[in-house]
Amino acid sequence: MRMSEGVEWAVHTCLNMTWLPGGEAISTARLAAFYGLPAAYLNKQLQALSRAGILSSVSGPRGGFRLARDPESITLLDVVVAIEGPDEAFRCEQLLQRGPGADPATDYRHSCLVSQSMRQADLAWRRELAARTLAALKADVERAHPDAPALVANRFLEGKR
Amino acid sequence: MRMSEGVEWAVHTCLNMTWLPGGEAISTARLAAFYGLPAAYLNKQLQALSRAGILSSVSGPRGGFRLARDPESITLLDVVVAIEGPDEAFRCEQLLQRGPGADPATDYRHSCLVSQSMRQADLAWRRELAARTLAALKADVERAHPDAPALVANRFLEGKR
DNA sequence: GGATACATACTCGGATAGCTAATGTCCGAGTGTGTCAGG
DNA sequence: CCTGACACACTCGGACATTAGCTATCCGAGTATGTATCC
Repeated sequence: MRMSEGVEWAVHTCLNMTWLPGGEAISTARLAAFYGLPAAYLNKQLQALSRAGILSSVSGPRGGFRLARDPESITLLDVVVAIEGPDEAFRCEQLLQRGPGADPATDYRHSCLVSQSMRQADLAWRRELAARTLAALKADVERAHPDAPALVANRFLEGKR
Repeated sequence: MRMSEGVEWAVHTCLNMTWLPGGEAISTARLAAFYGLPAAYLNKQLQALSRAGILSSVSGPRGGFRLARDPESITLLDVVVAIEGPDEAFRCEQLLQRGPGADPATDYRHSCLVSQSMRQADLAWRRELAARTLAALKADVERAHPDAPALVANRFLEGKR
């Protein structure tokens, strides 16, 4: 069980975006250059974030992406779901359906106690991620590294006409 | 992010084992037949459980697997870790190391706040799984389906000489 | 000088290869069982 | 009848194909910008 590397890229990229002037969009190429990432593949992740309503995209020159919502209303869960998809990690294949004494009419994804236990753990995981907003993360980073916002902003604005 | 299907097989199989007479081992073929699973592949999962000390294996005729510990001391986390491996889902690639202002001596897997948030969620997930023992699961199933233990035991003993 | 039409360059967006890891299968090493011969 | 050795069949264990999903890349559609031309 392994989470896509794109999640890490997406979270860090969204976080960096909170330190940029909100009005204008920033291109994939520039976002990718910040960490030396492959631009085309990062673009793929940003597309997913856009489809999820986390980012908004604008085409053409001076185009790119920007946060579509306030950082207060963007959680880590939102980002993870946007990249990884909504399905939970444990996918009940209804093994009980293939065993003896099975009832064809029963949906074992709900009634199976193993499935329930796994879902409970999954929910705990999601609860933690949902409790962590981009704004809170931003605030914590600024507390720990007060110079980070300026560093990020300067790096993005340099060479900009 | 998707958990291996082997986890579902492993949990249900271990659970079934709690309803069998503890003394003797039961072969992979018989365990697989219970749910119509491919025996060789299930064997692979049982090997992993054996390496993790959850099952003990015995070769030769009358051989097979049996629970190596009391169901009270086997948690869902133990089974998941045995199959999926000990690594957490989110693997920090230390993106910050490749950005501006990085300190080559810093281990960002610990200091990066994104990584910390992800780890916190992962720990919540593990906590839930660790709190769920095989014995508790067994008891809940017996409460909901009082005839399940006999059903399982009969199915496994039938055709046995 | 101002407005308009146009060419241009830049951006996202989805369609297309490459690669790692999970899935599924196979055969060999080891071992307890049952049998058969001998005493 | 009892003992011992032996052949056998059954089991785990790891090595070998196959498939699905993540990773990476490329090219086309669309658009705002800047320019040149015309009024």
